[in-house]
Amino acid sequence: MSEDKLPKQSENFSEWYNQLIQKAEMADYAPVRGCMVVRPYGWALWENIQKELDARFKASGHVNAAFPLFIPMSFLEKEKEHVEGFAPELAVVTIGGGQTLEEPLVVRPTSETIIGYMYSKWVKSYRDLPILINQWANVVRWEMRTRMFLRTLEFYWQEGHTAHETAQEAEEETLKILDLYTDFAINEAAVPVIPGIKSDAEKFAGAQRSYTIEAMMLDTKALQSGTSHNLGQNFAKAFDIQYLDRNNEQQFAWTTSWGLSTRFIGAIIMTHGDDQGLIMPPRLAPIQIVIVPIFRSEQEQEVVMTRVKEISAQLSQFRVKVDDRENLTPGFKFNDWEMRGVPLRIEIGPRDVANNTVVVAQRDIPGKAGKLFLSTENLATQVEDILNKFHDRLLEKATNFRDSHIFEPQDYAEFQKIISNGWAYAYWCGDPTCEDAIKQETKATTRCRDLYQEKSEGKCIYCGEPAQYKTYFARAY
RNA sequence: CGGGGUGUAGCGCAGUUGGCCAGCGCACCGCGUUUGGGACGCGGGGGUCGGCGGUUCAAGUCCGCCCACCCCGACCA
Repeated sequence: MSEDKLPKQSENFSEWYNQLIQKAEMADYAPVRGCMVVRPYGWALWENIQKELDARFKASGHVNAAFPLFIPMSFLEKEKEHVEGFAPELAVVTIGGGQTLEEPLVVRPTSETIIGYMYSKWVKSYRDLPILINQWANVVRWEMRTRMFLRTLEFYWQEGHTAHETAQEAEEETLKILDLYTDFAINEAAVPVIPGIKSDAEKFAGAQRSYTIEAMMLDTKALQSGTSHNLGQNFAKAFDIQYLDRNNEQQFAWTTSWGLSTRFIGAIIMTHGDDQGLIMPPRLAPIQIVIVPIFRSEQEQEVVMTRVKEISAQLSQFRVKVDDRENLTPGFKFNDWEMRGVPLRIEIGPRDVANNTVVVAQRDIPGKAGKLFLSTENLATQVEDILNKFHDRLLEKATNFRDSHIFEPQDYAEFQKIISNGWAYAYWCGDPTCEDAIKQETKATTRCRDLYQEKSEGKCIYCGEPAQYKTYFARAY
């Protein structure tokens, strides 16, 4: 609703991001430091993300449940790496109902512990496995530096927690979910992600192996956009999740956990947005089509609005918004909805009514070049096709951007040079010492080793020792 | 938690060496004219000047302390 222009991405990407979120009414700052209010337009996007993911979870045999917000402090302490990883960022409740609590309660930063406790009660036999449960929840992590959607004290996510009979099943589950996330990111959000495995230093606290989908933002920084962890038997041992196997012997279960959060909204914003504002991927867009009626007189208004209603009814399979605000000019509305990233805008004026046509403007192609003049006949079919092509263009554009900013430096000097303007795909020997040195010297961390990479012979970009795999290095959010 | 910065209307800001009634733009409300790429006129509403204390005849302005937020580092989905 503001006339103020956004900063350009190229001038100040960070300000562009912050201001856009406010102006587009995605979220607002809450009175508590580091907390955000997700406004209806932002939440609608999250709901569409939820809908798509939830359908995929259910189709692959998972069910939803809800576990408590409060976790006894002692639970966190049962898994050594887990507590070490999370202790610095816990919010702890020590008083309830005016009384000091006997045992402090942690506001969940993630739910492996309390769910592990429950699973130990529920699992007795190999017949009780697998357990495939997901929950949609909010969690709290007391972060030092926060940013809207990317890192807030409280955020919303889904966390899946599964328990299995064998190590192999757990690994299969972990990879199945990684694949599910990848499919969602690419086919719903048009965010090209790289699925891969995390280094030991970057893996989840308490996990045996962590997998990730990594996305490149338009400032070339990396964003970890979803994670899937194979927890091995770490949590099963900490919480005593045991079952009698087919040979009547006690075994520890194998567990996994995986999550995707409202951070993904940040990924969408920073993957597709431009100087004009947001560009919503059509399959997740809260509003897919906005109709802007144009008229001068009351007589014209009546004729135009009648047609607008007809068109709106024709397009009922899409998420359509009619902008009938009377105090604003069409020009203002055009800019307003472009800033909010609505994929298609349909303009209907007296001329269109007379000709049985509509003007369709496509958000990702600026100016007149993106305008289509369509017959009102079979409009829904035409629009469906246009939205599918829109998705394909977004994906292609984002993929091209990413690929043109991934470099394969031949030596460390080159590595240092390119890392401020892209990712490095380079051999790494696997030694955490090299990883840490690179981080200290360049601020770049290992993002992942892509999943299906073949072994090859090379030299570590840092120490020059033999290395078998290349790893993505980047500065990350 | 270290370094830097900012607090005056919803947002962005001005306010001189302390001085009369705390102002401007945008947004908001009313009326009228407008409306195919960010309209205009007229009229209006909205403030314990971040908080507490001090100096002074007089503090948005000077001094002290505190608080909050933002940016840069260490930590992170």
